[in-house]
Amino acid sequence: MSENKQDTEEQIFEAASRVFQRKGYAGARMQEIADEADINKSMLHYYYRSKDKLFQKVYQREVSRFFPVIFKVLGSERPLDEKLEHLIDTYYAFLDENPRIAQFIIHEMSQHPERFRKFIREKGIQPPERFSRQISEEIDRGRMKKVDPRQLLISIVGLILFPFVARTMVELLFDLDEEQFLDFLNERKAFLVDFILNGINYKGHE
Amino acid sequence: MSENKQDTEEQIFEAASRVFQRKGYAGARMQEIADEADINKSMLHYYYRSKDKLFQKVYQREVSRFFPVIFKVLGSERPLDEKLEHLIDTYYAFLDENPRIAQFIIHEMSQHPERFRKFIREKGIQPPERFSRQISEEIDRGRMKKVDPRQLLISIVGLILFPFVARTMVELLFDLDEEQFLDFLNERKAFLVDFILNGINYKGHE
DNA sequence: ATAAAATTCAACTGTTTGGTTGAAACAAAA
DNA sequence: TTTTGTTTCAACCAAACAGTTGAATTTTAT
Repeated sequence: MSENKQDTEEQIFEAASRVFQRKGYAGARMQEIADEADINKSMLHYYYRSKDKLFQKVYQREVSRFFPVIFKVLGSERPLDEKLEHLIDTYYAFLDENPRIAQFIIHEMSQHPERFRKFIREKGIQPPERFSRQISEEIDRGRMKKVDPRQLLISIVGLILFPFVARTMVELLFDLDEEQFLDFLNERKAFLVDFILNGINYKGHE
Repeated sequence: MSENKQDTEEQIFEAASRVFQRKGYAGARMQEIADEADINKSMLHYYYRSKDKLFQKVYQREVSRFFPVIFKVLGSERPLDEKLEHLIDTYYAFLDENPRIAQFIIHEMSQHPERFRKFIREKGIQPPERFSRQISEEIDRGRMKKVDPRQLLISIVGLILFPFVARTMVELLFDLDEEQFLDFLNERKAFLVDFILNGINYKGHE
């Protein structure tokens, strides 16, 4: 009962998380998860009753990890340029550790929009109002162009996520090996801060 | 033999294309394809010998449609601002007709990178050199900021594709129905031209 | 008219896969 | 010690699924 139980249960969960993120729900096999966890397949059903239940727990956890990372930073009190830099650093660090999470969520989200809707409602996940307010303020004070905060939010998130989501495409089109791809990502951080702040004509607050 | 043959074969192909794009390879069912094509399942194997062969033909066609749309425009002779506007118009029109193609390609590409590599080599698909040259020229003439053309290319493509790839996310986070989402996309066209040209500090050529 | 190809359909096969079972070994708590 | 929970394993079952077959019907070419 004691520690072995938690260990095994967690071991299964983490293995399932990796396999589901690699293959998606339809492509994942219970046997592959068992192999990845280095346990017998019976244990999967012993702890989680079905593939679907196991998947939902994994999915729910990943969704709850994915969005707060963005929204917490965007909802903070910092000035826009600092906030952007902080977001890019934080999100890149997170995505380096979880390189498949974005693609996983995007794919499963579009397979089962109702489930996604349910989860974000339950968890109360939503873009921070403070971000929109901040954008409006900056516009009013003449510190940046007039833009729709939603367009800006989607652009920022898209610019950050896209290389992770379309990694294979980037690697093959530019003929990059893994190391060169990581260099590309690192260079991208500075590029993005500059590109986005210029894009909205941000003037800071001297 | 004549026209019925081609009709049915094409009917199967188009149905398969839709189902594979909706569900992905692993999630697609041969029966669902047959139903969608409104023919008997036997016909699938009569024309295409296996699920895998049918999929590969669909995949190959979609890949050959997807990339040239971007690369042809980017490789044209126009000035940068016109080119960008033209790209956004062209690509949005294409994506309106094929709303799932980006996600489909991205997902299957990362499931089988070798296959993707093989296809783009055979088809000779690669980002147009003329685009890189043009960027270098514009930088040399002081018409824009110094940027890595690759970073710019990925940014442009990412900004365009992301709302399609993550459509469910956009709709649910901003609470948009289908019509409102289409409005969002339409507003995005003007936003993007402006955002990108500002992002690289483009000064035109008066 | 005749032959050849296209199409339909139901029924079938073989494989993959999710899920179950039961017995045996082990560990830990009571 | 007794009891309860954990773990392993091989074998198994039932459902889903890809793929096949063969006979009957229709369409098209010659």
